[in-house]
Amino acid sequence: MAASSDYPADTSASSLPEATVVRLPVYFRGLVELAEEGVTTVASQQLAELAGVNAAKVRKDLSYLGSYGTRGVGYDVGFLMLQIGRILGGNEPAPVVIVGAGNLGKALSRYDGFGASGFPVAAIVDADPVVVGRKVAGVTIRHVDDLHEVVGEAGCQVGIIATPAAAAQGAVDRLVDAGVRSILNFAPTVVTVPDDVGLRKVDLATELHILGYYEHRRGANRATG
Amino acid sequence: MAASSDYPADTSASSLPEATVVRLPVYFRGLVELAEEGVTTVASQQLAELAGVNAAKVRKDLSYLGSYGTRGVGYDVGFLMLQIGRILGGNEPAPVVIVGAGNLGKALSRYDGFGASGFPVAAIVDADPVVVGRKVAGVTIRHVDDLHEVVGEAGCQVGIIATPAAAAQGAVDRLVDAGVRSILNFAPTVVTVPDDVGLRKVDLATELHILGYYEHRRGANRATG
DNA sequence: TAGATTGTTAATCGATTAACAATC
DNA sequence: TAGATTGTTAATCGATTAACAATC
Repeated sequence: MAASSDYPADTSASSLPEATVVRLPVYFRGLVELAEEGVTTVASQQLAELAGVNAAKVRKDLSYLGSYGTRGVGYDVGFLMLQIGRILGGNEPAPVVIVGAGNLGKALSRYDGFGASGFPVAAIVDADPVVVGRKVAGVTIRHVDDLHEVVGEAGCQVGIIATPAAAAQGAVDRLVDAGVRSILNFAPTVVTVPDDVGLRKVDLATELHILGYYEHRRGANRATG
Repeated sequence: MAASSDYPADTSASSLPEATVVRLPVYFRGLVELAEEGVTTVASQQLAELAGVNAAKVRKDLSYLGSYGTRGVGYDVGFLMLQIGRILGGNEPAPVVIVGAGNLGKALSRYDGFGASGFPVAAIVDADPVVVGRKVAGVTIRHVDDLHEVVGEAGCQVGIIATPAAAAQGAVDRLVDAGVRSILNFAPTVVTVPDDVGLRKVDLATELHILGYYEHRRGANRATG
């Protein structure tokens, strides 16, 4: 279990608790806000309020990264940003591939938000030979059959599904095969991925259906309570 | 605690475990697949494979809905679809409002996928007076200052943030105030919502950063293991 | 009946939280 | 020192899982 990388191994190579990983970006955002205001030190209580959690959770989460706080004082904002930033991918850009060059696919390709978050759209693929070769936002559309190759060339780590529902599962299978680590599915269907550790997936259709449950329950509560 | 609705109260008014609610749409999708193939009965083991979980979890989850299975036989596909569908919002359309009528906002408005999932785009708002009054996909753009009113009129239950990063938190605050139950944030920033029960939020920026963690860790594992 | 499969129990695991000793 | 705040402990809670009695 000897570490060979050039920074402490425990925080990057070993697993942080899943629930902690999910909250790190939220802390990061709060720290960015503080840094913009010129604040240099933050207590767990303050950071907790910014993140919408309680202080005990903040301290517990941060303790997994190491003992970076100072008792009686708090945490150094800049240093903590550096540590969390390093853990969350080292701030290196993680290229994105978009599957499907219809209206949505093209719009997402042109959307600056991904690039601004450090996730540039590096590739677009489509099944229609007619659109293959065209350019969208400076990126040439390739054929979906070449997805594995395209992902390898561009080093894509995120796949975005912007296909019709019927093509979504096939696109997911190819993305998984090609080695992406995260999938965002816009198609109006739920797709499944192998039960591999670390592959993260968000189905818009699932999110929307879960909402349906809450809305339904709220209605029932109104009716009965 | 007497129920006054016209179906058994326990499954709709009382809370199902959060983890179960998250899986219900996945089961639903598997059942749809089976129904399309003409299959009328399914065992927990089969449904588990379709959903990518284990059979014990399927049985436990379904047991919260009631004793709808038959020992030695399995579950009736159609009946189970009906029950889960009813719990997940009763299959009634849940209108969506899009905040921001830029390239992304317009593309999402035109995207058929939301409507196909039962979540039609019912309203679009923007801060720019120049675009207010224009139509996108049959929906007239309204001013963001009228968001509360717009949400009330259209009965919007989902808000989609398609604004620049700087405007995202303000849009979220207004959506929460207006009473939507779910927020999907495309802006390249993390936003916070009050810690109310049931309000569901997905930050694309957070999802992408979490991916960064997994990718980073995978790199570390490759290097050290 | 014999075989199959559910529904439930109980053990286990991971996440949350309050409390407080350590310590700046 | 006195006050403040971390880092950690231990209790609690919810979710997962294997096992199996119930029963079709």
